[in-house]
Amino acid sequence: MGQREAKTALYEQFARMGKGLSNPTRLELLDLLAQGERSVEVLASVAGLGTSTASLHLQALKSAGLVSSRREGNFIHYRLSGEDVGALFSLLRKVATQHLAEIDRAAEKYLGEILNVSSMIVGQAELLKRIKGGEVILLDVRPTLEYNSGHIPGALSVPLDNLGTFLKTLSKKENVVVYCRGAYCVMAYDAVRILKDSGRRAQRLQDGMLEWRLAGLPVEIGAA
Amino acid sequence: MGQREAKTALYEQFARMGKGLSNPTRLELLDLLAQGERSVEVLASVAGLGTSTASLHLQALKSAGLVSSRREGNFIHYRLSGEDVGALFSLLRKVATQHLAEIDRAAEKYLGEILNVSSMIVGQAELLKRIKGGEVILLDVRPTLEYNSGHIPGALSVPLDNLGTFLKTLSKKENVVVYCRGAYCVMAYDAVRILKDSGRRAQRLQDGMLEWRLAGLPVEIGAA
DNA sequence: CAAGTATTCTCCCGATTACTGGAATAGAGA
DNA sequence: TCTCTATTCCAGTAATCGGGAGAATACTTG
Repeated sequence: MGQREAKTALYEQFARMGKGLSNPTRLELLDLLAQGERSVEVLASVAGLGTSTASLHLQALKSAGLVSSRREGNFIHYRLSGEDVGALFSLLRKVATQHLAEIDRAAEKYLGEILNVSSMIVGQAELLKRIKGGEVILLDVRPTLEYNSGHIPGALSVPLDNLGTFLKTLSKKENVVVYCRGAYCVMAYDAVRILKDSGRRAQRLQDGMLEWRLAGLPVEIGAA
Repeated sequence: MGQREAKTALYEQFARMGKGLSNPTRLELLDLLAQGERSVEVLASVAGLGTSTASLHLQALKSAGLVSSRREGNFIHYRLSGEDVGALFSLLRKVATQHLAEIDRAAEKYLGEILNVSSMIVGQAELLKRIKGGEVILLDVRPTLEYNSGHIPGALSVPLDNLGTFLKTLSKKENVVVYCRGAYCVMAYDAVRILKDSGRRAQRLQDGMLEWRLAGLPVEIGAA
């Protein structure tokens, strides 16, 4: 094989993975899968897709090497192919936030404001210490299923829908820190807004579960 | 703005960057730009493209936030938007090599054999010491222009085309290590083959200039 | 073991978007 | 004005997207 063809073939392979990352719906699916294994049906309903559409995108992701699947009875469970896929996804979002905001006003509107929302930037060891010491309450606002498949030690599971109820039992004096799927998960932003509207001191954890896990930090599994 | 729309808008922004990485031609251009600034004309000729095609792809990369441009007289020079873009590109190739080879025979043919070519895997500090001590000769087989814009300290510039001539002045007893643009640059493979055919002991440096620079290792600039 | 159910995949379509190469155009400098 | 570089315009071709209907698969039940 000539040098030219070998080179082209290589770039084509790499582009296959790029194609997997080139569609917003597929990125949303990846975001969900970064929280753990899911069946096609669940993914479709959470992302608001038809099953055939979800199935198609999942197959696209699979042939891009980004996800793998496993059959269990009627269900087919998809999951990320590896930790490195999560790392790639995370880096893509970080680089996009960095550089797209610079060149495009519309992008700045979405990406830029994320960077400007007050967020908890203390070190992770320090955070764990403060939770233990009762100085802050850490809320995981993801769905219960995702909380159970892995959360930050000491975090309380309060899905966004239950936040209103939870507020009634929460002293106004508590320092609250909220996190969800990843650095760009909008649920934490909503939660912080709701908490602040109710007069609490609330902050968003700068990163989410994805980045926490990628950093190799301790993860607690199962219900509280 | 509703939660759903905000989420969609975010994924759309991230997908813009994914689109930049979804085409083999664009990846080749990124690979070239990772070695330094280049004009449209040079990029087109090296990648074997028409200028209009190259221009179009470069604009796609620009609107994806991956590259920036600068005018100098008649020429417009493109460059990566930042170090992190190089890191993203590098990680994409690493993850693709890892996972695509597993699912596809055709991909394995190209990606898998790369992993199996004998390569120098000593630590970088150790490599620099051996070069200084004269135990190995390190060859940079990229075009002279790229060598001048940054190379590993102690490396000799021997563009692939000049390798035949260089061989005549090279003792058969030397240990030779070769590198080029990045871990997947085919020039180093060709060079190792040529060296071995001539009876030398030759290895490929596992990574190339891109990864070396990303690792924050010392870089020498200018002609030897 | 046959029928029924649930889940996912395949195949079809129309609409949209992406890619390429050639020709015309814009912009900078001599 | 003339030259050189890069961009834009404009085909034609190819690929992708999203949705719906039916097929395929594997459990479950009688």
